[in-house]
Amino acid sequence: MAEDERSEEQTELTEPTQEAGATRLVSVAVPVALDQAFSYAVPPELELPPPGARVVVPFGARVLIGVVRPVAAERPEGQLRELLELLDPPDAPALSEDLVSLCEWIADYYVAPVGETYRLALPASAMGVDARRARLSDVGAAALEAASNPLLTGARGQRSAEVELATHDRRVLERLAEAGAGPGTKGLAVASLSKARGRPAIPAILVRLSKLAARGLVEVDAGEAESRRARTEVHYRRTDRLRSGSGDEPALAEAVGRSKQRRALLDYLELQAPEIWTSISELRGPFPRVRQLIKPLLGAGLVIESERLRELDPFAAPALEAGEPPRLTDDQEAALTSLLGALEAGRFRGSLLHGITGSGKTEVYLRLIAEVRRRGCGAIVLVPEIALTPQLAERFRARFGDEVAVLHSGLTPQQRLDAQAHIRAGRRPIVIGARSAVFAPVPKLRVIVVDEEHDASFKQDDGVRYNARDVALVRARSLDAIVVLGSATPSLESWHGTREGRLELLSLTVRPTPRPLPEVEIVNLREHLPNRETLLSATLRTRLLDTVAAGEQAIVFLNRRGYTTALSCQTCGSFQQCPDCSAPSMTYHLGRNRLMCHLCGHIEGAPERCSSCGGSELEHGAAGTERVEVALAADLPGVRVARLDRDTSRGRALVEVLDRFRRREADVLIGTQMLSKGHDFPGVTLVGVLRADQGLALPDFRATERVFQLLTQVAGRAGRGDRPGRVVLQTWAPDNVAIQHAQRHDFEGFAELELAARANVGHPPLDNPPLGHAALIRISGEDRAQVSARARELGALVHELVARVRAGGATKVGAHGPDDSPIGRINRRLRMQILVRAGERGPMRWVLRHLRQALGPRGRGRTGTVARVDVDPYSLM
DNA sequence: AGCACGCCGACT
DNA sequence: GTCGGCGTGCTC
Repeated sequence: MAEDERSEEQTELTEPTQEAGATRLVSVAVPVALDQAFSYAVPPELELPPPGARVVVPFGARVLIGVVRPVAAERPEGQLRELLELLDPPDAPALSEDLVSLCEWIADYYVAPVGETYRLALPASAMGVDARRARLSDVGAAALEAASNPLLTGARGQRSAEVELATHDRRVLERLAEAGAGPGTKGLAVASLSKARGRPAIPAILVRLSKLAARGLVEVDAGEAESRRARTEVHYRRTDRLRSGSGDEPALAEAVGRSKQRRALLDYLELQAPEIWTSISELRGPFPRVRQLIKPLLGAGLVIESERLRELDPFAAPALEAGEPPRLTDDQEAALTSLLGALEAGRFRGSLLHGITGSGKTEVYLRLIAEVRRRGCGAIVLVPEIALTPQLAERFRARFGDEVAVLHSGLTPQQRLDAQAHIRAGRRPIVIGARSAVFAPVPKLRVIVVDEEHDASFKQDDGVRYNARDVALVRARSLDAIVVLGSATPSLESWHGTREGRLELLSLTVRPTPRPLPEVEIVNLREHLPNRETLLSATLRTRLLDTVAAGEQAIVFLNRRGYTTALSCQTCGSFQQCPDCSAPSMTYHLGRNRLMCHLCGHIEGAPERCSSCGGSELEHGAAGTERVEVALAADLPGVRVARLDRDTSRGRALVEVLDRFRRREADVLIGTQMLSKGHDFPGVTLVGVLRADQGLALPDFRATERVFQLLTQVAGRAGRGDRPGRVVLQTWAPDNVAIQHAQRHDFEGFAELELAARANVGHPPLDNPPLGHAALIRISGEDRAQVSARARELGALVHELVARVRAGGATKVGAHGPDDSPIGRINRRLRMQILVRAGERGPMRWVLRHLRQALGPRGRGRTGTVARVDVDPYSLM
């Protein structure tokens, strides 16, 4: 990726300046998937909100929460509507300047609607669905009464009669009254008001409600963003007045009174460090009646109170004992020195920390971040899947304690909002999380670490298709912060970046605890046929038995879930196929006796007979983890086998399987690539890969790279304890470069060969990433004729645009397609694609910009087809 | 993407 | 006679 080129293309950001006296306009990003700008007028009674501030806007018949953009607003051709409310104080917008420009950059670079990109940067509940509550005001209640009872006389009736109610307005008030949302009540959720069960819909109810609120007939509370704000509670702090032990003891005794409890409470607070606020919930433990006890102390000015953010997860287990940080190896020392120098320089720098498994990359991150903290600044650590690396989070918690916020997928919306507030307030200056943590509002952000930077999960695969690794580089550049990309098997993007001098290369080549790299043995399956049931070659079987006999553990890796792939008919040869997808995506699961489609999730009972000819002999296809588990248990008596894949292990079950294995309650763990990610199993000395060549045949230029990474990562699981490790790679393609170089632990050799293989290939011959740039345009829909017509139409446009840039002198640009996607159908949707490649980013961007206009605001054709652009695609499937 | 409007079948 | 099916079009 050309990180340095990108910054030059940063969108020109203009202040939303307005001529005095003219209507004040702002451009607002609204949370809808519309690739379009929306401008609003700022009514005279509202202050001009700054970029990044959240505003409530009318949008069609809806009311949405949007974010003010840092671009000049254009006057719309149609009607101009006004902002309804400001949700953030003008001096404290929800998004800081750097995040605002990051969102703008993402929208531009990834061809994504701005509304969607802003949504990435805010907790779900801070933007989006409006769940405000409405209630009748006194005036509204009176008006309704008068309207429904025209004969009513008297002062109240007459005053109300002045209020004219349109039919639909009246229905709104009636419905509120029926729901018990009268004056002074909590009110009725606006959403349920518009969707009253079995009642005719009221046209434009949300806008209507806003107008009624403006007339004072109803009250609408400040909105979800306010009602669901981060949780706070009362905190107390001892003042300097009359400290105990001073000469003021008599005066103090008088102020405190005779209550021993009250004196104890005061002493408790006095024991805290001077600047520390103690929460009421902490005090409730020792002093259940703290509220009463503390009143006189507050009155006497001995204690002050303040409403502050409530502590995050108060029941979390205390962090591990920090212990003495390990001594650094020379490599670690050199890497750290280089990073500290970059930090000190205060300029952007990206570094690739290439360290073999077990070489102590994490310790380098920890030391670097310790220095960041010493300077009072903050850091973000991105990891592939937080649920899979609790160990990493624990190491940070052990070193930095409560300064760490862990953002993981298991957080409730409220917890997410709370965490966000703590981060923004600077109370959690270190943030660890998956992809989306790159948007964490860390103040004074100086370092972003992307651990396992080659991992595919940094690329979001739906919605806004951003790559958090690249976004990290862009964000850091705008802040003059530094980025550390860490991996044992760097992406070729990063490797290429170091060769071009855009990234600094830092290598860790030795392990802190001297231990040789595992010996990797290749078993050629052509010569040593594997057992049909267990898929084990004789060699691997012997090694497994030896390992278990020696009281050690083994991991067996097979990148295919389920029992077997689809059942095929022995009579007519046809496969049981998923009705909604193409490709042999159906997998048989023995445990549930079901066929499951791994592409769309379709499930059906396993058939007794072939669905096309009725034949009763159905043959199983290739074996998956489930079948191997069963076969291994039968073949290796006395060996305890456990299995880890998406079917056995979701959420807590995953942790349980891992813990059981770590406690040595199983000897052999069979699993899919979930096994390859950063787990440490001290007892494992043998890793077997049943089909090392699996994945090499995929029609994707990254296939070889992925296999190399996977094999190297899996092999890294062997011998992490004090015992040396051994790896057995079974393969039908023993000469493949990925397998050969994985055997020799030779990343650099692999990278050089693979980069060379990416130069000038395909049709037309062009450089594949990272040497060149690619974008994929995918067209999908349910109707074949329509999908293919749209694909041809867009294909013609793309080819024409490409021809135009070529005519302009950019020769290294080309497009291919439309073709059927390798997976031609998923979930009943047909998929076609056009691949654009370019040697330089500029021409590519020009093509995409013009294509974007042609796609229109929705990417949607008239005919139920959807076209999406995937910039820097990770997978071409 | 929502959401409303609009124009055709089975029901209180 | 209405409730509600989802086709089409709009959202500053």
